[in-house]
Amino acid sequence: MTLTIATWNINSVRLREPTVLRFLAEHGPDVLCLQETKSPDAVFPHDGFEGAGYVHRVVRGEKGYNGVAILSRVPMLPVAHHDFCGRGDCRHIAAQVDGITVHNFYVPAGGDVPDREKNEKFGHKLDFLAEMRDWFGGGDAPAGPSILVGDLNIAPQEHDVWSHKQLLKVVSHTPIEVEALEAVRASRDWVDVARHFIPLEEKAYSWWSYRSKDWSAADKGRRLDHIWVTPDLRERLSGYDMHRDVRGWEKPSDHAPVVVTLGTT
DNA sequence: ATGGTTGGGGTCCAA
Repeated sequence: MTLTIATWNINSVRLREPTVLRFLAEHGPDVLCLQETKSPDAVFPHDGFEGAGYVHRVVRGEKGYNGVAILSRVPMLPVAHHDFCGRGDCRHIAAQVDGITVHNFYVPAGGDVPDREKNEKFGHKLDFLAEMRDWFGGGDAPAGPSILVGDLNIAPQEHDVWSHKQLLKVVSHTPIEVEALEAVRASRDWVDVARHFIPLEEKAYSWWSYRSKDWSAADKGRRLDHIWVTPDLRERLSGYDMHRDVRGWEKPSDHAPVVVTLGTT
């Protein structure tokens, strides 16, 4: 069987529910991982997704900030989440689908100043990444075939941003963040699915700021949203799509959904 | 070097 898994920072699931439903209707991934749902669990908009056939759902939200959820139309079992940095933030949730553990992450954005001495949020981001590295590198994370998706808030490669030179000191593309993300990737030898399919010298973005009159023409994007798989799934990788057009829908999120397709073994 | 927009909750914070 094939399995399609999508990830999307939705920037308020309640405001964007119709947008998510449209995406599900048009593209129908088996599994959709959402970040920045900004919705407490008690008021998560379950009914619409239930009606669309996504009858399996795990959600972890809080009021106003953060929030992650996984919707699935195929059987899914919850997996214990981990509270990175011990703050009680809703930035990680996990579930098992078809024998594969799916980790859905919302990594802290890190504020504006890339210096942990001057900006606590940047320190939080680096600490969060270090804990991800240690958690996956140690014995506590679930073993076996795994997929890690989410808004990792870092664009690691030169062509993951519109201008490598101009963004070297901008949070999301600084060398210290890129190094920290690479350490997470190396912790389980994760495969970056986007770059498995797209040559390193080709620009690839999943996010465009709201603060631009014409985001598409300016095209000052960054690839902040990622899909990684453990090496045992590499042979099943059969497709990858970045749905840039969705960024142009009415009342859009500033992130576009990205999707991986796994083929039969 | 600056300002630009959006969302949530409530008159400001995070992205």
